[in-house]
Amino acid sequence: MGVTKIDAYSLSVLSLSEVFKALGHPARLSIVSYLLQKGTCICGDIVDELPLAQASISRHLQELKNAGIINGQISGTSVCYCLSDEHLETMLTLINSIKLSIPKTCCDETV
Amino acid sequence: MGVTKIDAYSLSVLSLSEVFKALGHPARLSIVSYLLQKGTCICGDIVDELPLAQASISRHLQELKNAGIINGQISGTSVCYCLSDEHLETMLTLINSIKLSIPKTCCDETV
DNA sequence: ACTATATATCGCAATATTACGATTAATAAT
DNA sequence: ATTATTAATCGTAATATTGCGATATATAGT
Repeated sequence: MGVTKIDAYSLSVLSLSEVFKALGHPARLSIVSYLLQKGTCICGDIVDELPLAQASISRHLQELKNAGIINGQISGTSVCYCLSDEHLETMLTLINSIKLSIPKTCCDETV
Repeated sequence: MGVTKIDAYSLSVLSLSEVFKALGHPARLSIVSYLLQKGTCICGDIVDELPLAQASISRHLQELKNAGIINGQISGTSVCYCLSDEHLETMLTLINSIKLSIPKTCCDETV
């Protein structure tokens, strides 16, 4: 994140921005999209799906897990990942709030 | 974004991940939060609110604008920013889809 | 015990992000 | 015309992210 002054923000802002950040990478969004279609995945499924090395996919899965977007369950030699609902409500609330707060007569022209 | 292989993803995934990425920084999320409370802002308002230099705030505002999250309208020597609804529906759809697709009996244990 | 399978982690290089001071640009006020 | 005021942009340093190969760990099958 560059040299971000993280001590300048509230914990709730920091934690919510982490969730958005986790979805803010095309590989991770693709993983979420895969889970929406298939329900679950193991690391190897995504390795077959995206042109990234296994190590890279594993790192992205960890980041999604750290952000509370997916859960992982050990199953034999593999790990079964699926979507989690942690933080989703918070994100929905924020985005809905933005939607509701947009007035019709402000900033019609852009700069 | 490091050495991301952007040519490996569809345009829709790339564009949506850009929107999430824009909200994935505490300063930019704070700006959105300010706009939710006040409706509009000029750059100087945020300079008073966050412990960042004017140049840094201006850059964050540009990134929010590039992502289609805010609009800016020139008003005298200042620029009036407000929330936009571009992309919000897409984000809502995605997050709602995640919410709906979460099964109750998968990945109860985490790894 | 040995081998195969699956995932996570380490170390590194390339690139992106963040933040700042200094400068520029553009309008407003005197 | 000159001077404020406001915001955007440039150049740069510090730090974070991304991706890879190599390696480690851990379970399953023979």
